[in-house]
Amino acid sequence: MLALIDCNNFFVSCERVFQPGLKNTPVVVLSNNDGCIISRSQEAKDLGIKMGEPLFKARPIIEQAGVRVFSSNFMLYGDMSQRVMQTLKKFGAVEVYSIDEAFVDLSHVPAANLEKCAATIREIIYQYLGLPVCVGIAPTKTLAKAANHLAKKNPAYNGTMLLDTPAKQAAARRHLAVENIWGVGRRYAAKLHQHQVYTVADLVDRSSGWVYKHLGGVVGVRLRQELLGQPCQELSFKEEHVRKNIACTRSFSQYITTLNDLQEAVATYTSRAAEKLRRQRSAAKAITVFIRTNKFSVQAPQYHRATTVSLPLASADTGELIRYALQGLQQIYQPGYSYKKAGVILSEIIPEHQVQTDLFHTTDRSKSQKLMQALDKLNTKMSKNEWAINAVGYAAAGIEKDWKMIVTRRSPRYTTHWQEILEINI
DNA sequence: TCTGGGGTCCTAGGACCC
DNA sequence: TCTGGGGTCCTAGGACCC
Repeated sequence: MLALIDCNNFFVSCERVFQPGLKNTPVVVLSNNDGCIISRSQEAKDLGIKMGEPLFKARPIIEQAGVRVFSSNFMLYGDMSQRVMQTLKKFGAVEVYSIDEAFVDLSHVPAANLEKCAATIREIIYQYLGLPVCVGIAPTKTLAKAANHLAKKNPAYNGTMLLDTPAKQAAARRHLAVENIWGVGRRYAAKLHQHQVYTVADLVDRSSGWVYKHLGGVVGVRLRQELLGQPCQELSFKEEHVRKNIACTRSFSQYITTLNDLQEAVATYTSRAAEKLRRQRSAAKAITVFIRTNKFSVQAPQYHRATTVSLPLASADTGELIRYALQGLQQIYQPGYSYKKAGVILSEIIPEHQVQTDLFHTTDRSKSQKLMQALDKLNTKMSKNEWAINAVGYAAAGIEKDWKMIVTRRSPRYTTHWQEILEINI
């Protein structure tokens, strides 16, 4: 058996931990640039505010109902997330699935104790961190996700749900709509409905062959097996899982038209991506750069282009990566457009110690490595701002950064910055 | 006026090899 | 007229997740 633990309304719940006055009142958290709503309290959901809705569209409801609005505070959420994961390790090996979700291996827990275990996990997380979570327990990941979903939707279950017996699993399959299953998105849901498949029970009644044909091949077949209680996805307990792609992409707060400003932005994003790359001790052999105009604008002429530059040798050197990124940018830049977004994606990532040299590249890489180490050390120690202003950086990334993000309503980074630590006035 | 960012996996089809 | 069989690698695109 394994458990899926999912924090309720995670970002909003993090804000509430440090501002208890936000409890029982509608609260939303915004995406970067204060653009969209990406987390909602139950009260906000009840008002009809939708996930991913642009702020300006929800503004009438927000003002009328006095909804509290926060810019995103990812330093805080990331730190709270780590504490949750750390706490979960008390109960078994943990697979961190996302910032607010984790699977926990409960194979060592006797069947008779599972119910109690689920309740304890909930209580401990709330006691230690003040965060509400739901717990779903089942023999497969997909069923554990389903159990968690049911726990969330039915207040009577007290935030926990066990699908430990075939009878309970069959009952759950009859109650669950296919569109609520992990791995079935909008497209597949519509397709399944066309074929009169509405519940999970309907789905597993179809043959594997049918599912293969209509649900993305082997992915669908595995999904079906998992829903029947036969595991197809193993838990994975890697401490720090190494990413295969590392991206840094942002919308600008205002339109950019000049190559120079785009160069600054691309250099800045490349620096960020390179930092992430070094943190997982990897090097990248390719870098993709893209720029685009505002895709929502109906009148403005549209332009969207990307290019991938291959490096002769995998690298984790910011300066080198910036050079290639700017080379790519040069190729795709077209004057005369108003750009709204740009980004870089590092790919073909390999462990840093596996970088192949060849006959023609005999440069001493240790110099670059030492420089990067010094850079990272200084920035970890001295940077004040989350990402735009490093203590030490490359001139190509610019200093003024007119295009940088708007963050107007971010709460303090209570747990990671001494200057922003919680103050209590009595 | 104002619309996020970061990931994963799989498949089909083309190009190429012997 | 009749035109094999088996394989790899790469890319684009589609689906999904949070």
